Amino acid sequence: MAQEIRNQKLQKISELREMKVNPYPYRFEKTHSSGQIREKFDHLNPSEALENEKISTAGRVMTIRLHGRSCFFTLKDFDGRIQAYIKQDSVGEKAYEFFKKYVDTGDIVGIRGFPFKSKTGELTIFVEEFQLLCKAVRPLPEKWHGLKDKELAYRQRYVDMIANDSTIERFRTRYKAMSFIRRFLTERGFVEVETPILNFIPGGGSARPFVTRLEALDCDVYLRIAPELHLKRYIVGGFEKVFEMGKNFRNEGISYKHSPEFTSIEIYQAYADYNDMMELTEQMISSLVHYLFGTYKITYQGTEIDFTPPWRRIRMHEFIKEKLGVDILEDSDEKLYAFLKERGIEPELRTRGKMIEKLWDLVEDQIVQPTFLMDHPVDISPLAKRHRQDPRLTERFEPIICGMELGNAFSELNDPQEQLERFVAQAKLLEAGDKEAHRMDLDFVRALEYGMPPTGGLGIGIDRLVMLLTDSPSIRDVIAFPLVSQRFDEALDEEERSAES
RNA sequence: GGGCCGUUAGCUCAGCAGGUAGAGCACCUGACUCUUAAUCAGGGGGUCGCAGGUUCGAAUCCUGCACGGCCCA
Repeated sequence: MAQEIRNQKLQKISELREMKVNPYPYRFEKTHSSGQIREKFDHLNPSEALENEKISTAGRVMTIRLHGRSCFFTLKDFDGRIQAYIKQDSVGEKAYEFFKKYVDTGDIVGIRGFPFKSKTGELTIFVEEFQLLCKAVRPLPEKWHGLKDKELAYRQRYVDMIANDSTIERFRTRYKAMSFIRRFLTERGFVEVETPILNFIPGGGSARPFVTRLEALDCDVYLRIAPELHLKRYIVGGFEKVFEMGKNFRNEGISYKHSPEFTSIEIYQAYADYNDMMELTEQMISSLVHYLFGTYKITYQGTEIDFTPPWRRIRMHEFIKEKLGVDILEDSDEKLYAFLKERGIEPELRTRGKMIEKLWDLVEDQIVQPTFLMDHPVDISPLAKRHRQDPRLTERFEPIICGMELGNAFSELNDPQEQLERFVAQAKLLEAGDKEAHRMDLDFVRALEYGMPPTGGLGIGIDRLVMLLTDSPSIRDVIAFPLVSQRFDEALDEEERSAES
């Protein structure tokens, strides 16, 4: 069995227990993180020491460089890495021998001592005391190359985080972005609310839902595909500025920009229209970029993206006409179909909406810099208010960056009669076999009948936004524990069985 | 769904004129009190993704399956 290293470490653990040393103690007083140490003491000159500045820190041992009676090692914590120096003279022979024998890379230790800079200028903690805080049983991945195997990184993200500093940094950026957005909205009077994830009618988007079983009521329920219709019910009820950040579920394909389980934020503002929401989007996203990077320009997969507001605005039908020469407003269904057919594209259904979506797919890639794609046709926008100047269009926009739809927004349709008609039109599509058609939701129509003020609504895909912010090529890179096919792992299974016995 | 590529030690990778496995890191033993991929000497560790087939002989060739990656729909 390829368990040699693990057995050696288990052996050390039983030796520790025999010595009455707990390999898994209860707490440690950590006064400084590695980042705080760097911030506070980075000004030291090479070889300078602050012997009276007693501090303590803790983290995972990443590397050990042993030189007989002294040793350098590196600790990693949430903030990064910090070097430590231990020698026999300072901790005594017994403690030093213990360190040499029982502390391995991968273990978690706490140290107390003072800061100094080595001859070569690296900030280091001079160890006067240390405590083993957790003995690791499994070895760390290769210290130089880290963990390269993407499958392992997805399946055992904790190892990826330990081994690859950029991974922990990426998820820190995700956290920073999410908390910035919450702060940004809260400061502007928005209220964070919650809506159900278990839905009887999955609404607010065009997508196949997940079905699950509600035993208590003996019926099927759906996981939400979007929180939209419930958030608008908040507006009907009297909330004026709300948002919700959370998971949505869509039972569809997995790709570099699609995950069945993804995070979005939806924002609704009473008495606002889609122009207001465009301004909000621009401000929120570009100030987020500036907050994170100190500039409006970032690089995504080798392309410079400039978030400086205002963003370019283009109308969907004009853009498609310019790029493809077809007019999704004027041209007949037959003409659109013929155009697609010529290019070997067959829409799942020969509805106008599906054909428009296919045409858009052909040109989506051509938008790289932050752009508002505006005024989508009514056919593909069942929840958006009709355009005030052109009834064939809606007041809708999608922010597009690097060919990715980053979100979706409209002047919300609040006319209950028209909403009902749109639902009826969608119901026909559903009947015709369009699994993504919007479901009829009569309670939502009833809510609108009580009256919803004019409202602007906006949804942003958090994962895709974080992809851009972290220069990640795949949505899986920004989801800490992405969905990966289950695999029967014989080796793991065997280990677990032997562990149980 | 289709195409291409990958799966060898805990990790990163070699090995493919078919002749029963190799390096570095990690681990163990020893030397070394300012190193940073520390260094030096020695050692242990593998059902070569799974299942078939061809062959005297398969990590290597063929087929199927699983899982993953990239590209296309």
